[in-house]
Amino acid sequence: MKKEKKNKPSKELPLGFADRQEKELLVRDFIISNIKEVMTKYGFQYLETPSFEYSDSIGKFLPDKERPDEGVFSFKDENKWLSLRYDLTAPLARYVAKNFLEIPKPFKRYQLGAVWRNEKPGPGRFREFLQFDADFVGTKSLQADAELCVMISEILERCGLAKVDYIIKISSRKITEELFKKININDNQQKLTALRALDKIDRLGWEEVKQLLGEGRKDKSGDFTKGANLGKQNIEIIEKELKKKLPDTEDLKEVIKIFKNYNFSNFKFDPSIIRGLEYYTGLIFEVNLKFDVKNNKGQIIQFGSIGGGGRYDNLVNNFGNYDAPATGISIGLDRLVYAIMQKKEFKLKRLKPVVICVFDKNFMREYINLLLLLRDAGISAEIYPGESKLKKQMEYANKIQSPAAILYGEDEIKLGKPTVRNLITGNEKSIEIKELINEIKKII
RNA sequence: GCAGCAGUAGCUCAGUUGGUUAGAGCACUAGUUUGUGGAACUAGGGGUCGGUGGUUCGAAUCCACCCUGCUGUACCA
Repeated sequence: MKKEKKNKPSKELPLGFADRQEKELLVRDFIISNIKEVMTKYGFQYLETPSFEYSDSIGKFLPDKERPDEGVFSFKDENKWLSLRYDLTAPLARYVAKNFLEIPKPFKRYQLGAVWRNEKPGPGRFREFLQFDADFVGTKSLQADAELCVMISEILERCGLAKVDYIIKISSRKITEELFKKININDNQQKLTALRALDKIDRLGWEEVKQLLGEGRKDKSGDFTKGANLGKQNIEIIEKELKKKLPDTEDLKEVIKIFKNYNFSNFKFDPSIIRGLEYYTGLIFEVNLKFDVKNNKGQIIQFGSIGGGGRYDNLVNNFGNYDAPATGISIGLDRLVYAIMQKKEFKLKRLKPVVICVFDKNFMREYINLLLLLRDAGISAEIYPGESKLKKQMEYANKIQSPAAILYGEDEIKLGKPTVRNLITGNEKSIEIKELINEIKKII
């Protein structure tokens, strides 16, 4: 006989979703406030678009046609399909196309928000995550691209990173394009596989990448990845060309010149960065952290880039006939938060409330008077939110890391002198009410 | 998706060649004399041993499948 199973609701989270606790949220808020300040300083508009869009608005016109309908959360509303946005760029393109006649040209906007991807999550990757995007729409000027790099580096440094902690890698799609033309690769599939292989140079090294350009490679776990099947000669040419490659395309020369004017030097030309496969059209860049990031077991994990961006001159155009060359940057905020939490010991402890202990409900009026006094002085305070013995109240105050407890029982009330217990040192002091604010301020 | 490893209490784990009512530490709850947290002591609650099916007199332990997690790899708008 089986016991009857009680159908309790599941306490598990859906795959790829996470609760976020205060410790993390405070760091996130800190980063976001830096982002907002810097973005305002750089003259970007703040924009918010809805979480849902019509599926065709964000799917159909995507340049990556390999899997246009996969990976998004969708449902049918009446008879139209809606999808949760999977990035902030597609909604931007839609917004620009919709409001093209009214908005300034060029249009500069930044946006912060969650995006959703319906796919199996990986290490440090979720199905719901926060992105920060900044874009210029409607300008071909490489001044815009340069500003994005300068701006993200200012944000990172404000968040506590030093120049040695990160690097902006730059390259241009034109380099690989020319290279493929030179060795006569025309098969699109082969091109894509080759691009993916080249993308991995810094992680795997040339030897392994050459395997991927050729027949394929086995990874650490023994899994085999098929390669691009290029001829040996062509592989040699690619290696030789890229190794000696200089940033000599027009766009790279130009943007490096602009960096110089900004006195910005924390970048590196790296022909191996590739980014989104069919998306970018010219200059591309990637923001990489240079310090080790560990998981909660203390193992160092492959963290890779926290974001990047580049020029996409055709996206907005897909919505209509507007010519809107654009460039943008996109940062994965959760990963940045995770990395920064490890890099710096953050002293972002939120001020916890002073706890006023409740001896007797009949004294509530006195307690509220003290409470208002403290709060009016801008001090976080609360009356113990429950009905328990004093011991429990002290345990509670300790648990929430309250700086001080105020004891105001019958004896104290008669004297009009509450007792302030410093919960860090354990010292107690009986003081006049008018001294209360000063006393608390001394503690916190 | 592919590969390797893992899944026993909220957390970290132990569990002998399959054998009574499955354990420890930490955490939690209640006490250790009436109004005092972080230490100590006492007592207590909590687990269909990831799930389902199978082998067996008997399964946390063996087998199969599935689920979940970690790490790598692939994909990534």
